[in-house]
Amino acid sequence: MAERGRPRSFDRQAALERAMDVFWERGYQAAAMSDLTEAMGINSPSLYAAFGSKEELYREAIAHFAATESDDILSPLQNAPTARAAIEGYLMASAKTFTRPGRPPGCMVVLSAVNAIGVGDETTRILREMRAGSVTMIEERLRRAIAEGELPSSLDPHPIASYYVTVQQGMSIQARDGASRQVLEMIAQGAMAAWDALTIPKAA
Amino acid sequence: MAERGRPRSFDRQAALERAMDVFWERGYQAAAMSDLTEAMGINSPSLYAAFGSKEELYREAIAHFAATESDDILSPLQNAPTARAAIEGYLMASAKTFTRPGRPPGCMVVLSAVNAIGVGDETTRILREMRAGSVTMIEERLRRAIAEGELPSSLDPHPIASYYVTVQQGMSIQARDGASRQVLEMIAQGAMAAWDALTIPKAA
DNA sequence: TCGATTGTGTATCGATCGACACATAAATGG
DNA sequence: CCATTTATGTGTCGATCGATACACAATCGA
Repeated sequence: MAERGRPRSFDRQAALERAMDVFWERGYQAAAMSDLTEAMGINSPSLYAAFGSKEELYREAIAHFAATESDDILSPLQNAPTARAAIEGYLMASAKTFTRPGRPPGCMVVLSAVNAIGVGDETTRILREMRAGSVTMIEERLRRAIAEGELPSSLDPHPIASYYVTVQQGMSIQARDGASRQVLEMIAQGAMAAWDALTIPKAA
Repeated sequence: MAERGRPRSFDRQAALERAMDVFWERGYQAAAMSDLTEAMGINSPSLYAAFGSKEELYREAIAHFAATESDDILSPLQNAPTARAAIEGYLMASAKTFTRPGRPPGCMVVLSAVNAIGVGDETTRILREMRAGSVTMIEERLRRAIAEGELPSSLDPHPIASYYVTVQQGMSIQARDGASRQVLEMIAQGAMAAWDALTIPKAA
């Protein structure tokens, strides 16, 4: 059962995290192989032996991002007691994680391949599905709230979910422009100001 | 007064517009000189003679963008009769211009240099000022509304302006992911749902 | 100990990047 | 006409891109 051949001399997971930081900060295209190998502390052939190619490394990096950073943002959607608290928690957690000291500002899934040039079609599809997945998760939380009687059954969850995800994606841009956690939290509160108007059935 | 030397054989303004399209669609880095010269219908030395460098061409392109596309978005802020109509018009105009057929989706100022790598510091500063300029313009419109008695004087314009600009920047991301004008308009309406809660002084 | 297998470091590949040298073409003023 | 000035097209520059060839090192099973 033991591994054959010469053992790898570096920590694959640690190297992946360093690569994630580079992709996160610079974006896919601007992250040169030399940037990656320098940050990972390995030579180019070791990178290719362990990860296959720059694009495969990038895919592993966004998967690792989703499993760590992204999870912090989405967990309020599952755990908060009400739909309103869930979405507020989602935005407030975004404000926090988008401005973590020592980490690139904003969301890697949103910012690291905006123009989708140079990255393969399959990777582009994965990124789009991850972004669309946030909308789906919020929709489901809203549907649950409808089923539980918190929100009226006449509500259409989709536009509400799209709206809040749009705000959250805009917060990534703001974070890149230097917005602090406090500023992002103010923006999140601004977005939550729409809650009652969006969820209480109109007389019209 | 006539021009000396051999006259330029191409329309400089038309070439600039083609270059703008390339930068807008692909982003600054991914726009290769070969992409630009092909779209502009000229050879590399002609580009350098007329525009100086890739980055100077890019600066002219974003200036041209601001003078045309961007103006369509910001004009409601000046012309609408009320602050609410101004901001609603700003978002609705964004929904329209972000999905114009035959043009790249979303806003060039927001999308074409997200990671700000490879582009010079001065150009980065210009882009950030353009983005921040939207916040300032909305703030001023809100202040005008306060002065005119439309909005209460206790209102703080800055967080409201930041909030709406954040929504608009998120709409650029949504447009890049294929959102239609109708979807973006729904999102804009979602953002406007916060208006009363943001502008009517709270009892608290 | 030895063949098989796998990882590492050096050095470099062809392709492409942004930018330009140079000779020529096309306009001007005199 | 000619000297000057500016633009164009061909060709190519050094640098860097992502990706490997190759020889050697380090582990395995037998």
